[in-house]
Amino acid sequence: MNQRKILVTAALPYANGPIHLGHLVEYIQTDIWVRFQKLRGHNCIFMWADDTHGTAIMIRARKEGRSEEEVIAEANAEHQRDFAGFQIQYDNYGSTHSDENKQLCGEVWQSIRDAGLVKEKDVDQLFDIEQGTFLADRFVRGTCPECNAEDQPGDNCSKCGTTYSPAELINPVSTLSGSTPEIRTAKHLFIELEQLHEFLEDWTQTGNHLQPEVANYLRGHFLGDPQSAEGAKPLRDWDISRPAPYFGFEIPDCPGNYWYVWFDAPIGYIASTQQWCERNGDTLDNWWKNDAAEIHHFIGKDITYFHTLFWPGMLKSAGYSLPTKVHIHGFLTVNGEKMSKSVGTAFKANTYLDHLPPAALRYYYASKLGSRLDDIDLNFDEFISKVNSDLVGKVVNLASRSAKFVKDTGLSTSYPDDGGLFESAASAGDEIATAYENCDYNKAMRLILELADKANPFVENAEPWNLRKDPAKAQELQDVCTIALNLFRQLVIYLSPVLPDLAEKTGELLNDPLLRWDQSQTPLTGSSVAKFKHMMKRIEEKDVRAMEEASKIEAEQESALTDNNSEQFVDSEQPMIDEPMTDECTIEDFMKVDLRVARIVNAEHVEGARKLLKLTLSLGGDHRKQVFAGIKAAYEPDQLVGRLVVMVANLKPRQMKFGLSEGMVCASGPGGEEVFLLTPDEGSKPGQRVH
RNA sequence: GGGGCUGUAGCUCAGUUGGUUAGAGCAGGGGACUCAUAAUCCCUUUGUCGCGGGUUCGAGUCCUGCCAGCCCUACCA
Repeated sequence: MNQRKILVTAALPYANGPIHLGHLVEYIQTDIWVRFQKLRGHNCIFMWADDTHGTAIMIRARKEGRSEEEVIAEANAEHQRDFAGFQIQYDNYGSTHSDENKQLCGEVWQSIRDAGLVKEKDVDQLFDIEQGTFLADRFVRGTCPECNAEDQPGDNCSKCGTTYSPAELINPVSTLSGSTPEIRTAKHLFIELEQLHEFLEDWTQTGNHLQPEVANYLRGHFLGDPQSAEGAKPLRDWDISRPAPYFGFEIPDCPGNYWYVWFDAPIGYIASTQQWCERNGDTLDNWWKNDAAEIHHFIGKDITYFHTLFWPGMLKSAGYSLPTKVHIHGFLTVNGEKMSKSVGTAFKANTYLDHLPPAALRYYYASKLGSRLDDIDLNFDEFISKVNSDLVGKVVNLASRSAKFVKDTGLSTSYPDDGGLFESAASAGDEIATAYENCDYNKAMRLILELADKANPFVENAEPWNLRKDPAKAQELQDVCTIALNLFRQLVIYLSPVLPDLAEKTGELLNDPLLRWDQSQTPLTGSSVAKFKHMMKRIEEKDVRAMEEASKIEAEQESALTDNNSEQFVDSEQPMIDEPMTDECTIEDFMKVDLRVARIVNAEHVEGARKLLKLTLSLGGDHRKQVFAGIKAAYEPDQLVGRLVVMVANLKPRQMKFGLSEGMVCASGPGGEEVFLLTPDEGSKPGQRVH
């Protein structure tokens, strides 16, 4: 077999947050593919890194009062800890905030400049004056200019679906500071992608670099179809720079401006390779400028655009190899629903590992992943039954039901007649390998489990538990177990990209490490057999529930911390229970009550009164009202003077112990310290009636 | 609004270039076994292949319209 040179990447985890089970779909998918290639004997390296630049990191560092470097160093350590926990093996883990990356970005940039692809344009963008920074769309909210829905995101309206620029929002508010941003004009650099149109049309539509639906998507949405009546659509210019302040690399020939994070992030793939090369005495050109080396990217469908248009364009301009293939996967849903941080279904890697084994998730994902972009669903009932039934019940069961019978004798010295079972399973290897190669892991798992379904009946019919009762049948017993253990070993080799842990334990059991795919083609004989130990635990429902519970609690704690402007309004029902709705009234009834805006012009304690404050309210001009209000426990007189309130102005005056009260001040709350005065919005004037 | 993908048994999905009575696993029902982590083995029930048209000797498969779901719609990670 020809040894291939294969460089693999997964999307770079963003250094602003923990890894959750959604991310792991991709990382496990990638790891399985890399392990598979290595098992097949290919020269495969997995180059990975943290994505560290951009506004989000900058803002977070500011909020936490520390440097960006500290934030990303912490994230890096956490990420690598989680990956180790899930047995994800990479050959280098770098950072986009590295010297190598800065250097490479400069080189790529220069070649794009030289190719005449860069131009300057002025861009109007909202600027947060308090924070001193330009605002990306997602940091702005405001009223939709189309339908007037309030509190909408900066790029499109969730009510009417209109898309707009944040500068068009009515009453825009910065979510960073709560202040009102202003529009400022700044110079931005753009890459004229359209100049590469023909190249991108060709690269995306031919050569099998992309899944067919992705190629269609790009043509339908961005490139247009040169053969169709509409013809090709021009590609828009790509805004590649951000003015200071920005956490990233400053553009050498454009001081005060930084590369947009999506420029330097994919170059991080190359920078990570650079680090690996330096450590291993290899050269970058050997991998990135070599037709004999394959380059495979694994990404989620959300970042398709960047990896299939910008990235090939950048590589092409800079003279690097183009991706052999971009493997794109769908998202993870949990019990059929979109993952949600607030509901607690965005399970963190760490939380999962506190309660459940990594192998279970690796297998479950493998059994669901196909080569297409469909979302996959994590359903815990299915998860439990699949892992237990397939892995423990069928696969591991083969070893646990036969190994102990040959603990003292070891495997037979020659492989007995098994009716062709081993041979047919060996020849299924090619089809399984093809499925792995094509990322059809669900097909691979199905094929492997079919083999397990043939192996168990063999043991059933051979009845080793009866053979061992008759000393005369010792050889037959050894032969049966030799067959069972070889079929088991074969399955484990096929499964080893998914279940490296099981492969290792099987190697120990049979005294023969499993390192190469072709070990599945030859039976193992004469080997000693170690004492059988549990290789995999059944998943128990209580552990899953405990994990779900833990995640829910984490989510609640987090939302308690950051819940200032969240979209969910979950209010207690208690007030309505305490004071149920009164009987219906007519508008005439309501109009009898003359509510007025009033200004508190004086407030003082009343000697001898436990609850009351004496307020003097102005309704404008000379109109003054004296009111005794039961708000002493909640307000200090000083705080009240000058503020506007709502009062019942035509209430029949009432003689109280301390004087005449000529109205009421409106407030809510049960009383005592919990009294809350109503405040009219800014702009209202004393004397105005409330309708 | 535009676009992409999906819709096959209760659940998760296979169904190759259109070709006999549409398949698997799980779940359900019945039985067997007891070596094995209440694991295993045998037998077994279930389908207007989203809906309506069309092409064809023949359509789950091709074309078309509709319905439903998911996703994308670029300066968002």
